[in-house]
Amino acid sequence: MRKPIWAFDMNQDKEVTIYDIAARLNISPATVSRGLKNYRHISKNTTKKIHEAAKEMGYRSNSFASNLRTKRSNTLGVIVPRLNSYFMSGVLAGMENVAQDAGYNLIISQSLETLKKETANADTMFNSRVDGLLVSLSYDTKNINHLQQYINKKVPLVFFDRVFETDQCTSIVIDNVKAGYEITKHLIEQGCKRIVHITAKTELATYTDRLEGFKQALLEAGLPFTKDSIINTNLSENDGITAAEIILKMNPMPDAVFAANDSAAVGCMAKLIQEGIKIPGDIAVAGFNNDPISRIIQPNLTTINYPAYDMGQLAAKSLIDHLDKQTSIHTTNSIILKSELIIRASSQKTN
Amino acid sequence: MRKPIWAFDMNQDKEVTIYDIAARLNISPATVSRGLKNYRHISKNTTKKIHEAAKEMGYRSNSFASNLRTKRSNTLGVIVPRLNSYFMSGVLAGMENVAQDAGYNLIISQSLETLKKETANADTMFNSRVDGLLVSLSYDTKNINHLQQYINKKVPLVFFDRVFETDQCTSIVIDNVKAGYEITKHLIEQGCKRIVHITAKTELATYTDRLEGFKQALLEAGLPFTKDSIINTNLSENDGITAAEIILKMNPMPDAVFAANDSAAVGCMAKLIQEGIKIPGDIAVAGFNNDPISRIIQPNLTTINYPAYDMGQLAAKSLIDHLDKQTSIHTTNSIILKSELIIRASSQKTN
DNA sequence: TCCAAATACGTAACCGATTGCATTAATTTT
DNA sequence: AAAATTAATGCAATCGGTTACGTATTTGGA
Repeated sequence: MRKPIWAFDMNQDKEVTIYDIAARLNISPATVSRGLKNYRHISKNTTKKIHEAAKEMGYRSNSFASNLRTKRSNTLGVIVPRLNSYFMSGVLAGMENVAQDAGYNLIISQSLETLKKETANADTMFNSRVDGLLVSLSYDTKNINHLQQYINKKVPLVFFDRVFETDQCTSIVIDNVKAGYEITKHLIEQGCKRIVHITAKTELATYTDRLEGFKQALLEAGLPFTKDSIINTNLSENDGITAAEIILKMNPMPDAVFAANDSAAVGCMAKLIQEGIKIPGDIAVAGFNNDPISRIIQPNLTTINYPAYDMGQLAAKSLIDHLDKQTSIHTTNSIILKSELIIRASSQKTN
Repeated sequence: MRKPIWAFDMNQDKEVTIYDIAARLNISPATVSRGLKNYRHISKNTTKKIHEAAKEMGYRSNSFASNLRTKRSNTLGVIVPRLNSYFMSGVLAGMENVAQDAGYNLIISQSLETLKKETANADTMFNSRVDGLLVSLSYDTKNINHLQQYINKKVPLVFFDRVFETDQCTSIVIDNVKAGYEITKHLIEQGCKRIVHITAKTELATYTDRLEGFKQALLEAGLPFTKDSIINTNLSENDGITAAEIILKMNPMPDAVFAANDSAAVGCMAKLIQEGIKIPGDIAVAGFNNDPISRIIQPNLTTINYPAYDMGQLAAKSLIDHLDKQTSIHTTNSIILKSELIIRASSQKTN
């Protein structure tokens, strides 16, 4: 009993290498290597034959060998606080899109808002030699010591959304001050005078900027800003409930709430409604991010639209540009995307 | 002007290799390699010196070289339909946890519910030589031809949540038939007689099983199952709204809705409430997954608790076990996790 | 005391693609 | 027609760890 014909092709244990292709075509491995990458110094004819043979023989490039030689992994690391948000999913889709096209892989991990895990992830990725890193920082993060190794070895680093101010890296953000200002101003225009801001327990500019915009709008309108004007939380849906409980105990009760994300806004709204508060009648509510839930919840939630997909694309593109043209241009230090106020029922007191 | 002392250490362009360490300690690279991995045949003393030198010199292992030699990437691929769900975030956290500990990296990508992207991602990962693949299938996927290459080359493949029935791979699931049966039975026990099931336009067992459980419960209670008993959607929040619109036009209107996930349930509920329907008075609603929103929305949503983190851990552990003991045991073909009915206000007609 | 086994380490051949530097052949220029 | 380009390909070193096999030294047992 002899082997079936296809036994040669189906041999699962032997990987086909450029040497095998070279042997079959009676040319050198160097030519095969070049042919596979369509070097122009290899004749059209040879190149074609190489590709055909490669396909027939089931060749796949050994990235390990290639990486070793070129010292590049064609892999980008991505560290985000959490994956479970519509926003982040959009950002990652945008990144994947760009990365795919440029031939890069993505290693993604979540810090779960802790510096410890962020550090661990950064270390792992550094050791697996990612070509670049895309980071959105955790609440915990107050400096970038754990990322210093990247800067030292000149592995490009791009921050997005939750950024750290340093001229060593590029940042992709929206104008959080402006967004915070506009949404607060909108609430004030609705006649609200006692506005509370639910923000994050963190020093990240993303949130301090929104707070800053909030303050500016209050100041401009001659409204007071006191310690009761802000509620520090972790911005989860549950934190929104907790915030609502605090609000319910305030005397006088606020007439508007601006939460730094939609999750907290939604949690807060639900609790307030449950307790018989009318929205926007008694209290107007606004969120941030334009999650799908903001269009579902009743009343629909006023919020800020955040260009997630674009931000992902831009961040990835910016990083890859840095990698491709080795020029270590620190030209683009900060890219600011447009955000947009979306006014819905939850904040409209007038009609 | 001479170089500062630290110039040697700070040289960013030269990576330290085991050869450098070997030279410094006057031993062979082989010993260094072994020492770094704490081989027992290397003396305690030498091992210690090696580790010290490695640390001092800022050595980091070159995974490319290691991968090339060992033919392993220490990387697992993960393909999921979407990242933006609480469930998936939990699954991935569980996977990361296990993978970290076992020294594996995770390459994560989303198929966005299309076979096309799922295929592209699977191909990319195959070419970057992941050691194993964890997959939750897209709605589109009807077979696993695009994953056949993994099976051929004996790269282990583990399905979770959205699985494909084949004895070539392990699957991690919950008992969807049972869960669907129990939640439907619960609705029936509340006195509901015209129950509609919002499900996914797909042939995936995950959803056909829930439907099957739904049918069983109806059958058992002597309730009719007709084409109007199911609404096929993509289970997004918006699809929930669309489903609600269909429900509102039904005559007689259903007295209960069982949606195959919480997003759709929430969308549906919101629309129904908006149209003046009382929940659970007029229509009882149940979802699936126990997303945080289910505890926020008013009334709170009855749902099925899904052990996301556990599922992720188990899936990763199962895969890594396969990899570690090369034994290609097909012992565990299917692991079934416990799910749990969580009864909340949205379905409680009686008190 | 002598041999066997254990211990500790070195040698060198891989793994597979890349690329600077030839070399040879074909074309063009002068 | 000789010289100078240009095109097409080969040679061989290189990237840095891993590991089968070999050697030297020490320990243990009879």
